[in-house]
Amino acid sequence: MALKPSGEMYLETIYVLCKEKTSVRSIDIAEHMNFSKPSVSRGVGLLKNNDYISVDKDGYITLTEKGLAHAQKIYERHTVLSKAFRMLGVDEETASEDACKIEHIISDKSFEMLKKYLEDK
Amino acid sequence: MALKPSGEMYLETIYVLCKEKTSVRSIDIAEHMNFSKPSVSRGVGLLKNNDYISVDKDGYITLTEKGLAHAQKIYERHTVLSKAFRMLGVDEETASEDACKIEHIISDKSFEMLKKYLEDK
DNA sequence: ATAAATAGTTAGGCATTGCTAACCATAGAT
DNA sequence: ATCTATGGTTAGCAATGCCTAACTATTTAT
Repeated sequence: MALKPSGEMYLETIYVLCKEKTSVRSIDIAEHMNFSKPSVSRGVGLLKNNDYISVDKDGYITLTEKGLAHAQKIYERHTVLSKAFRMLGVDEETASEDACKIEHIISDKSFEMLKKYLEDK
Repeated sequence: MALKPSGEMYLETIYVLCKEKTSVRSIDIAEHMNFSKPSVSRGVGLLKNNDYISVDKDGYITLTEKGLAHAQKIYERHTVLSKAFRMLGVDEETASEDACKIEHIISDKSFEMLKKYLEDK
């Protein structure tokens, strides 16, 4: 099953937390996203069932190869979209919020064109 | 109650159909959006209950002042976003599809900055 | 050893938004 | 006059994705 926007957000959060901390558990995700524990529990369960992450017996989460690839893709979309809005003069917070919403729904085609456009700048 | 993405899509469709045809009914919306009649029936009912449209006894739909203002706002977002993607080299269809998704979720701030950027071009 | 804090799960709810099945009402055709 | 086509509604289902309440299990502190 393909990842839905919600699953992509959990995955991206795990990716970001992995870069910031030495270990990542569900509770860290819940605090970072400001979501309830049950919501995160289900989200993490879905990622695990679809082989995007591994969860060890103590609840420590690591990205699988597949999960890392997808997380990097979404993260790149976030950074490129954020940068685009920042270049238009949008404040950091708004740029990031809008990037968060758009990163899951923009087509590959449009994203690649935007990315190319910004590279030539 | 504020309009959700779905409601905005119905409203925008009504606006477009009003420009194309002399009259607009639910069935026209259903055909244009490729949605079922019951889905449109509910969507139209919500717009009516929230004073975005008026529906006469024969089912003919007109935008209220409030509805027109909101429809124009969304329509402008659609055209500006489409144009932005087209300028990046995205094909017409993809540009329009992505505009459709983004027009409901982008912040006013980011949209205004994008619009201003394109005006100076 | 027991109490409390921490982490996670289960169960169930609610909003949004699409669908089908089945029905009602009106209007046009034979 | 009756049949049929057209337009619309009602009822109920499904997916997505958040929530609270309440439970379990483990670990820490007294």
